[in-house]
Amino acid sequence: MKKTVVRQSLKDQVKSILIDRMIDGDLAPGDRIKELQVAKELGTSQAPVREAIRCLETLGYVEHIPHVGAMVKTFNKSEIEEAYQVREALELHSTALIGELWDELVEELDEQLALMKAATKENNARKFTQADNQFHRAIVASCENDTMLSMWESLKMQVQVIATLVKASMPLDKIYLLHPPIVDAFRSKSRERASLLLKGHYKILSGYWANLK
Amino acid sequence: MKKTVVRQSLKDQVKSILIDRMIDGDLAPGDRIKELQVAKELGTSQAPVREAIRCLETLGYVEHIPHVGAMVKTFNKSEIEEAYQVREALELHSTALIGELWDELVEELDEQLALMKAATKENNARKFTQADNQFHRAIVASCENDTMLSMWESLKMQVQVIATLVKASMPLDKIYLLHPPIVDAFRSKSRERASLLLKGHYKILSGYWANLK
DNA sequence: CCGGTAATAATTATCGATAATCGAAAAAAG
DNA sequence: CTTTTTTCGATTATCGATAATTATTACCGG
Repeated sequence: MKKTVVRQSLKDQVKSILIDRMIDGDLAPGDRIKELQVAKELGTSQAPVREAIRCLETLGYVEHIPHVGAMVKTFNKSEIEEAYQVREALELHSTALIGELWDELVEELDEQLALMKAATKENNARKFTQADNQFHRAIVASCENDTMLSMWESLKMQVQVIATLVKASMPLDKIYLLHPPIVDAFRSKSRERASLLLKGHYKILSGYWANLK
Repeated sequence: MKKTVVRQSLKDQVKSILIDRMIDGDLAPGDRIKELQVAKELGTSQAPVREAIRCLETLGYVEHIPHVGAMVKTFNKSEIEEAYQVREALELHSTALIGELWDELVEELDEQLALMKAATKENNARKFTQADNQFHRAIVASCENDTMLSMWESLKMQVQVIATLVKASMPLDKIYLLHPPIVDAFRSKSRERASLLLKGHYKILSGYWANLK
């Protein structure tokens, strides 16, 4: 029984809080992040806030101009498209690399599929998006390459943007229907079929962001 | 004619210096990065050093333990293999995405191929590795996806490690020979052939790091 | 009223001091 | 002599003050 006390530095706490705010929409794209204001709100000094912002900047979630400050990154259409292309590359290659985890993957995919189905019935885009992300994450995780997975995860802000913008008009039922065949392909351990279906999924998705402003 | 004075913050300078040291080998994997020592050496205070370290940590080049400090990341065999798999994923997908830049790509590939050939004759592994990196970078750059390119580039430390470890025993002539067919495939605008040859290239490379340690 | 300049306010960037924590060394106990 | 506990030194983490920079506001002249 090792230590049970969990210690978290102020900078890490600030970082997490800021990321949560971005994901929740409390910090919107383009919003300024004022160091002293954040420090005051969170009851800390400027330095840990600056350090947290350095992390966010390096992750690409924040744009920083020297002596002007940091703003929540506004991803334009092209950047979002780029992120989805990278995501696709990682998922397809993960499909090519899967070693032993087919059954575990299928189990997870089934689980998320059920959550997506339920979200479709409730017309709950937020829940749908969450399950959809877990679905895709499971594919990348199944190739047991942590570098691949953490890279895939670092794109979460771009993915969040499209989820927010397209939320109102997203045809959940149609997107849902793209997924069961993918699960079946993984169930059959058919890399080629799974790849083909994933490509098709992404092609249809790219139709949605093509309609973005 | 806009401003010609280039201003660079201390934290950015510290970051660049530390990265250069890592690439040059002056900072080796496992080395401690002591904040006050670096600050003293570089004539600054602790804060910009800490900020620079936060960036390096987020990039994955440095491992940080709270209250213990930062060390240059030591990539183990598995992590290097992972990085090369991600690199392969990005290059293959870039090959699938190339739009208009075939001729520019081929021109750049020819150029780097010539540098690689010269480096082989001189048995200069450092020059060879540099040209080899530029070769692969050009492929990723040709799909005009900045997100893809910056992710590919963020793997440079892992690539640097293998270049250093394998340097003495790397059969430059054999690795060189993998490249001209790739260039020809791109010259013919054959995505499938280029992909196949790139896969082959990576398969042979994976033989080298399998022999590590 | 408009444009240019100067002053000011807000915020960022860095400094240097102090507090907190870990690991190493020294001391104590068995 | 070995193990455990305590102390100390080195280093990290944060604080709060000061310096530096940009954007905004105010003022003046044409």
